Amino acid sequence: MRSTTARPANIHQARLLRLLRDLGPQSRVALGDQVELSRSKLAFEIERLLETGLVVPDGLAASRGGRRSHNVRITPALRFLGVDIGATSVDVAVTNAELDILGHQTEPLDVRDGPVAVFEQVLALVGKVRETASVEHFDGAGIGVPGPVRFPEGVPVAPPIMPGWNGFPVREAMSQELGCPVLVDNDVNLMALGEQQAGVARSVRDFLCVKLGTGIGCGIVVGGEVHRGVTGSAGDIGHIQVEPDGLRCACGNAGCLEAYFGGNALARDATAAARSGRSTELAGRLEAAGRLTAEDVSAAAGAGDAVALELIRWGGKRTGQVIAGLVSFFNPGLVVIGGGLTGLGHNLLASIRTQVYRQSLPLATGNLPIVLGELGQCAGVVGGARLISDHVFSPA
Amino acid sequence: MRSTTARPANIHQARLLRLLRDLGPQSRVALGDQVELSRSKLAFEIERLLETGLVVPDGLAASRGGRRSHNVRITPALRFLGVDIGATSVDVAVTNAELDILGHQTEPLDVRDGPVAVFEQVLALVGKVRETASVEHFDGAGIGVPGPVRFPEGVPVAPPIMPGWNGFPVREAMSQELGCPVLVDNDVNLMALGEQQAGVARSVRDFLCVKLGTGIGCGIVVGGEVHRGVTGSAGDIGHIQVEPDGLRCACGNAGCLEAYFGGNALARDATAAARSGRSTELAGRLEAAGRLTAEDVSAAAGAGDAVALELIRWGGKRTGQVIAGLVSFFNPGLVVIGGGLTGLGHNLLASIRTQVYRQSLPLATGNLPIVLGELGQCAGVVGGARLISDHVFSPA
DNA sequence: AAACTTTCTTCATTTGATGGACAAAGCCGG
DNA sequence: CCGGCTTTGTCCATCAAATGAAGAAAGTTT
Repeated sequence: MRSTTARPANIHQARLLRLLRDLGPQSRVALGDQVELSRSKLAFEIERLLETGLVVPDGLAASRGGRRSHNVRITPALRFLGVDIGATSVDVAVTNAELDILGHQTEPLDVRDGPVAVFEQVLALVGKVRETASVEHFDGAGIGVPGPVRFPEGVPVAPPIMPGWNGFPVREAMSQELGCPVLVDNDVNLMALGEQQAGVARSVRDFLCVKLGTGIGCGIVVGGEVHRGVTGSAGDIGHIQVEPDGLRCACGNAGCLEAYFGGNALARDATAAARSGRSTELAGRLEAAGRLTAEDVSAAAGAGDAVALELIRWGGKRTGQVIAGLVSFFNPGLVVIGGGLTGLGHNLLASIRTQVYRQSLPLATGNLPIVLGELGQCAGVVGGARLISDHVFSPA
Repeated sequence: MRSTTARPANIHQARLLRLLRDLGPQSRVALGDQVELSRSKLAFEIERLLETGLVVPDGLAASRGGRRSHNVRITPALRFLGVDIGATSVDVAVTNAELDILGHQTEPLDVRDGPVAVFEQVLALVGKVRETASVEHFDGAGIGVPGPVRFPEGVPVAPPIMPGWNGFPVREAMSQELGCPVLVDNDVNLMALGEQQAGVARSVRDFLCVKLGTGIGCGIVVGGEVHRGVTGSAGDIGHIQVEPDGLRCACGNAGCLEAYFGGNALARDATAAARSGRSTELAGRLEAAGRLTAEDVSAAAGAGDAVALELIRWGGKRTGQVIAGLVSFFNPGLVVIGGGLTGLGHNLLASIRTQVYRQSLPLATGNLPIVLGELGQCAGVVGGARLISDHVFSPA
């Protein structure tokens, strides 16, 4: 059992650690090109990092026409844990200090079982991943939950789809259990961080990350930093109105986006289409499985079912309506689409794009990529690792 | 003619200048309470500021039981210019370094006359205010225009309501003309800065500032900083859709907020109500003036005209619909309502509030004040002065 | 092997910032 | 009016941070 992980002593060391995390093993000179420090100072700080063990030598680099440089890297012993608790599933992954995934586990879960049962399950899964990746000790964990979080305390607040979680001290409990620093955040924020770290949003400073799953949420990154809002509920776009006096929503209002699209709405509409006989394809699948999910709609669409295709197109259109508004408002440099429903395929993305480009202002959409996330299911766990590594790689 | 204004030599001096700007004359010790500097260092930096003339002695403060302190203040000779060009009017004001308004002029203007004609008029007005406030030289100017701006260059881009302005080098031209540093920004951003500086948003770090005028826009402040978006069009909420397949909008789309509310829509609806005979009150005013404006609607509502009241209520409701979405998305700590249409009175605000509180998530609205701006017509010019003073009070 | 490059280390020096000592200036009670 | 107390302003020795230059170490090229 190791004692608590060493921490950088100052902002320079923190900066260097993050560079080594993002760029991999580097020579001192290469690092010097990234930071505004004299070579002496740089060498000194690296010496300190070597002393604390946070950084280790990593052999010699190829010569560039002179003396070969001694590379350094973050100690490969570091292990971060990323946990992405969704409404219906959980992902757990271990990473090294460079945020490469060393082990990944996923399994179904019902967040409505409440925090105690869920954490029992999560901890079991953590145990499994720990075993397969032969990890003893975590140096930090980033945990995502499908609802608003008071970030500084790491406590969910008034989560609509997570009854029983309100006020549950997730951060404290997990920190105790895992014996390492823990940060808790909304799952969409972690997804955004993941795509920023290792996905499609690298080097973009202002972007939106829309997660289409059981619910619909949006991570907001401003100037490279996640914007969480004053109560931690920023990005909760599932209940933005898309149709005045429209369909009744579970939240009590009418016309919310989630009343029209998202995992729940899609299952509802698909089931209705199957029952009404409008889609024999879906009816067959309903017969077979007892209930329909987004995967059934996806498969039906793939099989050419017109109703399923129409459901996807309309869902994309409704989503596009909301995103169009957000794009006009926020003027991002990129919109990332992720979450379970991206399994619905290209039709969904095309439909979203069409609606956004049609409806937002030309200046805001002129050079606006709307793309699928690169990391898929891993975005959340990578984001979790990124979140806690930012924390661990900051002065104590 | 003075040479160019001195600038602070480092961030400490910049910090001190901004403190003196916001807090007024202060003693060294009082300043020391606000910054994390030793008394020696603080005294040293103030000495430097005194030497450059940016700061001057300001007499003795009352004793607090010991030696009386020597106050200092920013040199009262400094003069900032704030210019707020709206679609139909322009405001010009001179301030001192503490951003108190020393002179204010306003007059009607048609931004569609194009940049050359408009600037002729603006410069004439600047001349007038310069005369009445007996100012010779400006130390900086902040200029707001009613459309998106590429902020670093100070150039309007693709402004829908400002034909002929696209690419016009406002910053460069005005800097030349005025002989001082100039920054150009969207008018709603200046309004937000104004309310943050001297209005209702003091000490709020995340807020929205919705401007209801001829058009409708929204200033976004994140972490105390204005968010302008990647192309400078952030906050352009006038063309967010409030009604799918709704009224045709001038922008080419359908169902935009500005098709339902804003100065133009209101005048249109009021005229229609007058012509159709639904409102004799409005008909009378139309007869008298030849055309109707927001003021007529306001007056009619004040006189108890039911149709006018209804127009206001519906406008507020439409606006509230959009704001509700933004609140869910952005989770601000405050929403400020400003702009010419706030003259419509309390009914408008009440209507907006009702809609937002009804439609946004409880967590986001739970403790969310929605209030009128404090500065009214002056918000823009104060924001302009604030913008440029931030620039002047930053290291060269 | 000589000349040139690139990398790493050392060190004297400069610059930045601190905190303590003390003087100046005010209050208050006797 | 005088001595004790408090607050403010200034001075200065000292500590800490960062730098740039010099030179040693380790390669490559000709």
